[in-house]
Amino acid sequence: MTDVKSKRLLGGPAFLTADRLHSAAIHLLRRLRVRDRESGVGPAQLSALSVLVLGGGPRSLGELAEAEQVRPPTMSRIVAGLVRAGLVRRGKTEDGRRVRLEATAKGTKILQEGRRRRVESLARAVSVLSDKEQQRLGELIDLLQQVIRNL
Amino acid sequence: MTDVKSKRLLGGPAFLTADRLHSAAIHLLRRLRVRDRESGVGPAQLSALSVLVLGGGPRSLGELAEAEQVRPPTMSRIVAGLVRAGLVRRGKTEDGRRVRLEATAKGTKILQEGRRRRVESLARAVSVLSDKEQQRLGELIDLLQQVIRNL
DNA sequence: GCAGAATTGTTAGCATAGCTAACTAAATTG
DNA sequence: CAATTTAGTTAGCTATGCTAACAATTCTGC
Repeated sequence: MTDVKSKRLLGGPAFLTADRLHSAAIHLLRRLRVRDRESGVGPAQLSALSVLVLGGGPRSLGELAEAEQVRPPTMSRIVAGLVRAGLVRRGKTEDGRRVRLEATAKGTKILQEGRRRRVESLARAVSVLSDKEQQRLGELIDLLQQVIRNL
Repeated sequence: MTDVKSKRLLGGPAFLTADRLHSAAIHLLRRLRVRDRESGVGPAQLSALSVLVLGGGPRSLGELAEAEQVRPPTMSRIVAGLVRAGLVRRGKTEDGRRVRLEATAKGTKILQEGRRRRVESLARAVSVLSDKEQQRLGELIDLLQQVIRNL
């Protein structure tokens, strides 16, 4: 039994850490989902909008779909909802097939308000921690981002 | 301007940390969702099933709904799907209004396999980190759990 | 003990979000 | 310039969320 790779993974420390992390992420988002609903914009729309507002400028639909890890038809409908709500504007590009998607002023405002609300609850929970713990938490997130890149 | 509490929260370090954490959690779960699909069981069903399997025994529908932060009609349909798939069994209780929901052997097996698959990818990503980093990650997840309790 | 209130769950109907398959339109290539 | 490739949309399925309205059961007050 020298199957170290798979065997160690299953019951090993990395597996246990992964399991706890997975569970924590689920519970975290489940709580924050409640605040999400106040914006009147669905979570997928809000997330796509955030790419346009915070991700540095306009994107094509395909780029948005990839950023959101979603298939083009799914993103097509998400964008349709955002356009219908007046949060995103479609524009033309040199390439007639591609669409240029850009947040409107209203979209930017709604996103920032929604983002503030969502993160507010979490920030309150974070600010209960001591300064030192908050700093350590910040470091955790660096590690977390590294893990996500490896995913 | 001595409104330290709310003003500091908005642009302050806790807010930034919360924002990064929120974003990281979203992206983490978005990646893992891909593995989830292999089980053929939807995410809400899988999550509800996990409460029955890992949460220590049978529950009523209302208890399940509360545990999953979902309204009773939603849980009613999730459970209907689980029963249809043979993963959960309904039983009677002394109180004729309540239902006793219990995972079947098949449900337990499916959940554990699904859980293994989901966490496997994450564990692989975690195991790329050095031993020291992994240890720190584990410690910092404790912090994360603390934050979630404060939510 | 029985009428009315409260509790538990389901059904119906609506919206969002995910997918694949099949289509249209535009650009690229041979 | 015909064939292929690329970008997006449309159609149709499933799953998940909600509220409103309903049914069944239990509890309460008299």
